[in-house]
Amino acid sequence: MQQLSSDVAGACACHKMRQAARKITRKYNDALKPAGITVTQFTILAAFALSEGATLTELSARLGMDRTTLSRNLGPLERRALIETYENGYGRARSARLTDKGVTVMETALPLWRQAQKSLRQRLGDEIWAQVQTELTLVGHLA
Amino acid sequence: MQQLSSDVAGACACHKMRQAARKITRKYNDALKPAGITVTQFTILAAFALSEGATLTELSARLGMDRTTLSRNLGPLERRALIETYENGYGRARSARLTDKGVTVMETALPLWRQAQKSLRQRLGDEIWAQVQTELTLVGHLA
DNA sequence: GAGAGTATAGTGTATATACACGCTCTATGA
DNA sequence: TCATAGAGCGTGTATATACACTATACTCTC
Repeated sequence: MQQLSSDVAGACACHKMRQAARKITRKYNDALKPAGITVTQFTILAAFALSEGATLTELSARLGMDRTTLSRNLGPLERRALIETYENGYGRARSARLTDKGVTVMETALPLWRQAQKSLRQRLGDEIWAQVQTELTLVGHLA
Repeated sequence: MQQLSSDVAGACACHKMRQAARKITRKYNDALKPAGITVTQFTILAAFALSEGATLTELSARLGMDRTTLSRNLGPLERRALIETYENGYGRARSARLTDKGVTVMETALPLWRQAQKSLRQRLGDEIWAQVQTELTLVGHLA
């Protein structure tokens, strides 16, 4: 196990990415608390608002998330009546749309999200912020 | 909701980070499959192997993970007898150490992890890889 | 020695994630 | 018409994550 001296914790790209994601997620979730949603839910609501009519499979691909994960994540949103799902014409295809309540929640959430973005950007500095955005987009587009 | 035209999905740093983390995690988990552990478990095993005697609270801070998350993540490892926990002298402090079986699993996992690192590095290119590592470390050190 | 305060860990609950598997609808060709 | 293949979705199961709350152990002060 001397091989471990190569410092897995310090070198593992996956660990670093997950750690960073956890930290940032905590910040965003905290910021969004007054709106009563998590950042995951915020992202999903925004995605459905922007892509009216997209099927679950399409949207899961766009979000870089397993289809079944998206499906499961709709549960809390539907239980709270922030979205409603509907069949989408072809085969078993389904989609979702925001309810009035969902729109209201998003209107509350948007300024909170902006503040969270601004805060993180200030902490990182404009240059690092831009680099991080660029590189995450790159990584996100990996097959 | 026109405000949404500011493209939340494309601009949200948290979403991008989580998306990238999901993708990379899937790759690493797939690579580690022959060893029978996930990348989270790999990280935890490595951390305990490198920090014999560290308490759960200490290690959770080092891993950038909630203390209760680490506690819960020990469950599967302990059930499979890859680690064993023990009281650590002071108060309720507890720690964990790898069992022989745990060491064996790590010896299987290490080359698989190296391959996953190498593969990701090749996909990104050395320069981007280095930048990503640097910036994730930076983000990881945010308060 | 009793009580207050601090440090550490565990538990209840809810969301997030994804693989393996099964179900249903549609189109297509024998 | 029927069988089959493909597309899309849901379910079973397991891990990952963290907040709120609870429980325990030690220390310090009176």
